[in-house]
Amino acid sequence: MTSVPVRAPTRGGGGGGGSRWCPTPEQVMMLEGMYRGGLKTPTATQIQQITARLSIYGKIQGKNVFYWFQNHKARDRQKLRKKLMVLYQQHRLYPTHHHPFLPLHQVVIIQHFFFFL
Amino acid sequence: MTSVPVRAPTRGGGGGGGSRWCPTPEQVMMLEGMYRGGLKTPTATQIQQITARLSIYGKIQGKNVFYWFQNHKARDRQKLRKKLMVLYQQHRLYPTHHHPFLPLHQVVIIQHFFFFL
DNA sequence: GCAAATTAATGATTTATTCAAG
DNA sequence: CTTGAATAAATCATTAATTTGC
Repeated sequence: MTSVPVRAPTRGGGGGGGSRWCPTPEQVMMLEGMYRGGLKTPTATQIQQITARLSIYGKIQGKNVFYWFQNHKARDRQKLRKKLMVLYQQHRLYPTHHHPFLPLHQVVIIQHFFFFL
Repeated sequence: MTSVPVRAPTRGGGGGGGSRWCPTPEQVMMLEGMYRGGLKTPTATQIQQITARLSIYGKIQGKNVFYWFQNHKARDRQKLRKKLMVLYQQHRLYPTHHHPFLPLHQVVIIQHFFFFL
């Protein structure tokens, strides 16, 4: 685990500190609103527009918007995955290796059955 | 309003004993216990054993046990499906036709994306 | 309270899918 | 590609729960 920080933060702006972007509350609210509105992976054009609009509230760059959506979507999916795991365990469903999270008709049926009567 | 809800037993009616199985509370409790214990699709042998054990509490046939597990599992899945639908809508995920209820990495990505920076 | 009417729950059937063998 | 076994999904039909008017 000897990770070397490949990305030196000095690129963005000189001044002694690779100080990372710190979104203002307005910016966060706007971004979350767009995300809840269904925008998960904005295109380059959308990112430019968003950056322009949000720059009213404070310093912001396109890459900040890009990373924000990347991270937000990833963390959102993490949460969803956890909820799904809980649901599957509650229902005692058994996902396959091939479909790690996929239940219903694709679930592994453990026991087979003989009709008799 | 004008409906005459008399549904003719076109099928199955048969001879006088056209009454369906009505499980006793003990039988229901036992069956639910086994289901919660993980038994979803009992084998023919298991059905026979279960039928024998539950016949102490009242009249019961193998087919009743078989149908009970079939129905219980199906309706359990229905509930799960509804919960999944809610989750997907909350997260604005879009299931495919092939994987009607399956999210995460198999979900359809609607918008494509260009890396830019 | 009480039954008729309506709705919800669930037992029983039928139909469609999936999967494997040939 | 066809076929048969297994079973999931959809549907039908009956019973129980609930509502409603008296």
